[in-house]
Amino acid sequence: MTTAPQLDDEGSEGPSAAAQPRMKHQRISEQLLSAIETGRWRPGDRIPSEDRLAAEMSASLGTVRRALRSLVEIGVVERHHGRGTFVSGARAPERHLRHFRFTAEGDTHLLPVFFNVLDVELTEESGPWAGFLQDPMDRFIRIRRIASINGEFDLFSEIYLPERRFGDIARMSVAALNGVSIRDMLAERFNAPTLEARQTMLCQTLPPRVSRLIGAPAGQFGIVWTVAATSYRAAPITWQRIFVPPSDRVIEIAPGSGFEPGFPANRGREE
Amino acid sequence: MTTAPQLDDEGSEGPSAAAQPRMKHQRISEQLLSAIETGRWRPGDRIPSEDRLAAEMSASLGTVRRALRSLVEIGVVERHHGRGTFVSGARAPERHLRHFRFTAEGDTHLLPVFFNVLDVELTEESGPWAGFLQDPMDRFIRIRRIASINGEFDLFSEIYLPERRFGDIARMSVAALNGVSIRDMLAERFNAPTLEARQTMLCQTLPPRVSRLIGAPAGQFGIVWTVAATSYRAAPITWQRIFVPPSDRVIEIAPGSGFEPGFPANRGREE
DNA sequence: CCGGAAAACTCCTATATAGGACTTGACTAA
DNA sequence: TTAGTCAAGTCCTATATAGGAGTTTTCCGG
Repeated sequence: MTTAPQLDDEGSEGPSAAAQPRMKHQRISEQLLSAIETGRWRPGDRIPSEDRLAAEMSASLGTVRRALRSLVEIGVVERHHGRGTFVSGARAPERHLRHFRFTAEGDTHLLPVFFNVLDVELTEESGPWAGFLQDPMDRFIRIRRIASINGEFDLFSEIYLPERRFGDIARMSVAALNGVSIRDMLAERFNAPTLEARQTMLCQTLPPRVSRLIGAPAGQFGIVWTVAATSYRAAPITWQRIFVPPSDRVIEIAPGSGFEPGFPANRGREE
Repeated sequence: MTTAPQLDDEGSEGPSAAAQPRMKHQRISEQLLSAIETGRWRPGDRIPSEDRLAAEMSASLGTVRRALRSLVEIGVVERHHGRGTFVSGARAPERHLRHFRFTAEGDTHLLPVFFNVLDVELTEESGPWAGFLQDPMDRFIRIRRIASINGEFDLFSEIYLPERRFGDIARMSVAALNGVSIRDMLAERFNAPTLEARQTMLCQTLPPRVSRLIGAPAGQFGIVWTVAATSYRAAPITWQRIFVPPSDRVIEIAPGSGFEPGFPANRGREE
């Protein structure tokens, strides 16, 4: 079926481009990444075998294997002994997120999370997200949600996306977004899986609008947690702020096993 | 009540036993790790070259390189083109910690942290640390400290260590521990660098003793943050609980560049 | 049609080799 | 003495090859 992208000469270099990587295995993984990024190979697809790639790219097996290894490391592909190399689905890249999961204190059992969408709006409001998302028109989609964990515990989340790239989401109904994982949707429908995220945290009084929404007393303290997520080639895709009021739920930083509040935690897989 | 000091998976013949790794490169990195772990090669030492190792281990260059690569990945050694392979010093493994650093909100400038030791005590008190640290006598060293950031902002930290292994610390004076990084000391003087850490977080009212110590009003909320750190072969070395009161300081999760409150943040290196 | 063996395909480990690039230290010539 | 060159040591990239192990497909005998 599909063939590998040609390892063409270095001349086709755009102005925005980072200079062509010096090393051959870098050029190869660059080529493969481009093919995935542009949707030529989509999540779940099997890409050509080592042998074919080596032949088509005029490289040795070792070099191709090295290129593939680096794609595995950033969570773009998965390899399976005897089966092949596959473009990662939505769930795989989470392994590389330093995200969080919720458990009862002193327990390791995960708790399910469900998100209710309050509204979806286009906004030109400026804020920390503007500097990060870099939308050329400075128009952003804002989705506000409230999450309940076991029905007892609430948190409030605002997520911003650049309108330029994800404008279709602004035209979706609240009902269509209810309960879905934004991150999954971006990966599956927009070819924008979250590969990295920078995160910050602090303890502050919750803004009145937030404490009102989640039914906390005015002036309540809470954790204010931001997540700035990037996809292929460090392209910014979402900026999110989450307000977590006091609770007995433990937020566990989950190295190597990706959970975040956006996912019903109990459908996660262990590894 | 407490179990034997033995790591069950090592001595017994159970199915989980990591007896002899099947693959040659694993056996080699295992062997090299043992040499480092036992102090045969110490931090800063240069270990034999690829060629020598290959000859001594009766392996090919590629296999030795692969074994070394896995040691680089877990932060045990560093390699330098043209110079050699060196056992990592105290600072290197931090790269693999998903720890935190403090900045002013909206800023990326790091803030220095200084720890004042309150007391160092031997305790048989039980708590979450007991299950984690697995000291055969259930005797733990507890170090309590207060940190100030730029002199303005305080947090409180309790760190527990197994007495069996780190008993010498219990006999150190408060003055000798003041301002030093426990983590550095463990790495440099006890051959116990922190390689991994599991962390949890929640927002709760601070215990009265804590809010009293840091001069916060009674019933103040704050972040309660725990760090369970392990060294070579996942051996547990410290269990730490940190109480962070509300503040404008942002706690930044620092993937790939390790900072934690125990280190004066401004002497960190960027990469 | 079914079951099972064989073949084809794929990724994995391991070896051997050649040349390039960076660092260090010793040696030589001014 | 000093500056420059050279050689040795070390890690890095890349190639080629052999055999092993897991998975899927094909095909043949019943």
